Amino acid sequence: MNDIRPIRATSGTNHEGTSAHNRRVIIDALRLNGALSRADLARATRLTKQTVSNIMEELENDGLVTSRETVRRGRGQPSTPYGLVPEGAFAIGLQIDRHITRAIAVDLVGNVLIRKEANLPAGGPATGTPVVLQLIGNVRTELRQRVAQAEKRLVGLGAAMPGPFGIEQDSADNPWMMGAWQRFPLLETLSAGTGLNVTLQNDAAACATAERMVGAAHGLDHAVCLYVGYGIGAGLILGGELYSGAHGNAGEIGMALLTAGGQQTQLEHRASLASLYDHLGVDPMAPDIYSLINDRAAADDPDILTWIERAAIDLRWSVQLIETIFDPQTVILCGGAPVALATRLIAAMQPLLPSNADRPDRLLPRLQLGMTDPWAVARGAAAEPIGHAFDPRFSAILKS
Amino acid sequence: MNDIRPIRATSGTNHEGTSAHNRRVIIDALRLNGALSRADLARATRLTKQTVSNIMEELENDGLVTSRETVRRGRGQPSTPYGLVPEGAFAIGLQIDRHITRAIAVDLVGNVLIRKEANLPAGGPATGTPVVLQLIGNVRTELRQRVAQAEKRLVGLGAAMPGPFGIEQDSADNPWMMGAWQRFPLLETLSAGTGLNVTLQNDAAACATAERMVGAAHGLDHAVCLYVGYGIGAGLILGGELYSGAHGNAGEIGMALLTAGGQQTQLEHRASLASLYDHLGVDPMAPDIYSLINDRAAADDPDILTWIERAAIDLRWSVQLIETIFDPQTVILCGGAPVALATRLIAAMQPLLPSNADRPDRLLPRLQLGMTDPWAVARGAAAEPIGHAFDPRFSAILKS
DNA sequence: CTTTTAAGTCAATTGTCTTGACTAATTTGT
DNA sequence: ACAAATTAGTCAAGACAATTGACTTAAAAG
Repeated sequence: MNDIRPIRATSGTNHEGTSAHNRRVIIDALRLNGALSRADLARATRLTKQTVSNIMEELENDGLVTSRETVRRGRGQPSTPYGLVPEGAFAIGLQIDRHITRAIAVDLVGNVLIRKEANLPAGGPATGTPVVLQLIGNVRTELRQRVAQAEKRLVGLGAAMPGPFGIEQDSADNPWMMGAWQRFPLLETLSAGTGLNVTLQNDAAACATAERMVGAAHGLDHAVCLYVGYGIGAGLILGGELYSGAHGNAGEIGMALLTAGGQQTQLEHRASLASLYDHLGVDPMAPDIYSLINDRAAADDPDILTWIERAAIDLRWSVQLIETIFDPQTVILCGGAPVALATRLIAAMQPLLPSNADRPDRLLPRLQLGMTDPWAVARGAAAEPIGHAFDPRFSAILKS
Repeated sequence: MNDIRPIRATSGTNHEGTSAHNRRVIIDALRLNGALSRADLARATRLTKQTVSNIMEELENDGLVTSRETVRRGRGQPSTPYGLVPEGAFAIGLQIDRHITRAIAVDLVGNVLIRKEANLPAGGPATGTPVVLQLIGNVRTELRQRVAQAEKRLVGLGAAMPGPFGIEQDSADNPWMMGAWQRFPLLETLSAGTGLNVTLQNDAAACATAERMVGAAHGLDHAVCLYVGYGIGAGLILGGELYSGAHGNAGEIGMALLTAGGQQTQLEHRASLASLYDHLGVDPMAPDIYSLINDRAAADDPDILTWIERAAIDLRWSVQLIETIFDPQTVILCGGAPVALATRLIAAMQPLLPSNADRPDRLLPRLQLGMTDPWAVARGAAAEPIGHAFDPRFSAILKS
């Protein structure tokens, strides 16, 4: 009689759902192809000219698109292309890493308007949270000063930090991780502290989001970003969407086990920047660590070359693994590694191991260089709320 | 002037699109929860009672659902549950393996009505295709005899065979693979030979489809099926859907490289049934190979135990890898391995390696036993067209 | 200078979901 | 026993967002 088993079902959809989907499809097409005319959009989205016209009028009123110069393309009336308005939406991106936190503000097309960083004191969230909130506040204030309407067009705050999330206590106290932060209810704290929509993802996923929106994975439906930062991870673009797994921990490839020198170890212990710092005996907290490593790499410092040689072996293996398991269109090396280091790593990884990715119909390189700058993670974090607000496949057709 | 760059965009949607989505959502909910009343469905799908009523009336007219006994649940008018009608749709599933081909007929809820198998002659597609088409023809004839209306409710033919597909020639002639079949235009041939809608996937993916529709992954959105058959693969249920990668080769974990005994080799060479046959020196073409292995495993044959011991090491590693990379809710061991062997393998794999899957909030076992019978792949192959048939509007398929 | 082609708009129509009032059937409370 | 409360389900009108086909505008081609 008291039958309260939960019923599981996907959400249905209604008119608003279709409309929202179509608006997102159009914004997505504009982001992907640049400015397009209404007729172009109608053909590309398979909607009618009329429907596209109606939606474009709305979007123009909402300040998300504007018309450009008319273009003559052969016979017929010239077309009027419409492009995205950068000031149509803003988002804040936040990165929390071991020793540092970074916050940026980006606009609808991914331009970075403001970037600020601060050192994170030892002591985890207890001492770190005020620093983080302060930093976000500073970015927000400056954004408000620079763009009058920014505040009301702020779609959210994207946060990124190293994973994994929600695993058992003991392994969370591994010194390679950030146990205290990972156990902390960051999402709720940031949400309460800023009043914004907040999303949280791991750093590799954030990089992948950035690559998809404005980088090497732009317009690709299947791409894996091999993230080499303080730790190692993979950001997964599968079927056109970021894939996060059941608990947000998909892609934690740094914890994959491999046998090296007769011993079983984790990839992270062999090829991350942490392992490089360790190898070089430098202090990861040094403020100019990025340029320091970059300079030494650019000068082909022998200690660095030794590490590269060793790391390349394991990264080559991991690229083969990624290709075998995910069958992506391309693999993108990205993350906080300085560009001089990253290019040398990619060179040292050649030739890649044979894999299923050796196809006669290949269009893209198997491995390419993506964004490698310290701000890539924050950019990706900021891209998340914008993508979420406008990506058709995401909140797509579902009701509410 | 002649600007013919292709424009990339997702398709928009319209009224028929919403309707199709809602019908599909309802059918999905009924499959997942069993019979439900209109009011239940309205709550679960967040559609209005009226909308659900309209759709249910259509589905009933299409012969896809029927009402059951009314149920009294406390106060208020008793509810009338509706359930799927097994005879609402049929599909044929086909498996092509190294030495054998199997075909089955299933209905809308996944019941297997007919199963037939045939040996595949050596010589690849040239000699094999007639055998396969004959087998399909036999199944179809018998289905027509058993169920009068089956033919017009036959939604398609799902085929499954070992991957990978479309890779370069040289590696396709590896004896562990089925080069000639993999290069053959199977899809087109089957389509022309049967006049049915045909889909093709690899065997691990087919198993995963079966597990999701009627097995251990039923109702799960994130699950990985570790397929142990003649070869090894992983079938990926990611975000509620089968993931196939950019070219249908995702999950080919058998080709992952691992170091064992100081040598680098492929997982497939260590833990597949092929490696077992090799270890035992038995002929994989023996007709009673399944029961033979099953009996020897059940009797704890020492040769088999040796192989299990060794294979378990590598499978334990691969489960940890899958958990680390995909973050699934559970991992399911499935495939053509005889059940006595599979249970012993699972036992030998305990304890599993520590991984991110060790969570305080775990509900499901990290590793469970799925379907292990020789027909699992064919069942999954058949499940694919049925799952697919409810994407476009079904009424259109039911014309005449 | 007429014809062809393409972009885009107008006004009417259609398909699908929502709304609010209604009926029906059952349990609960007095 | 009977009224009130509760839940399932229907009816008919309305709202929303797409489609359709005829029309206007503007350019190139013959």
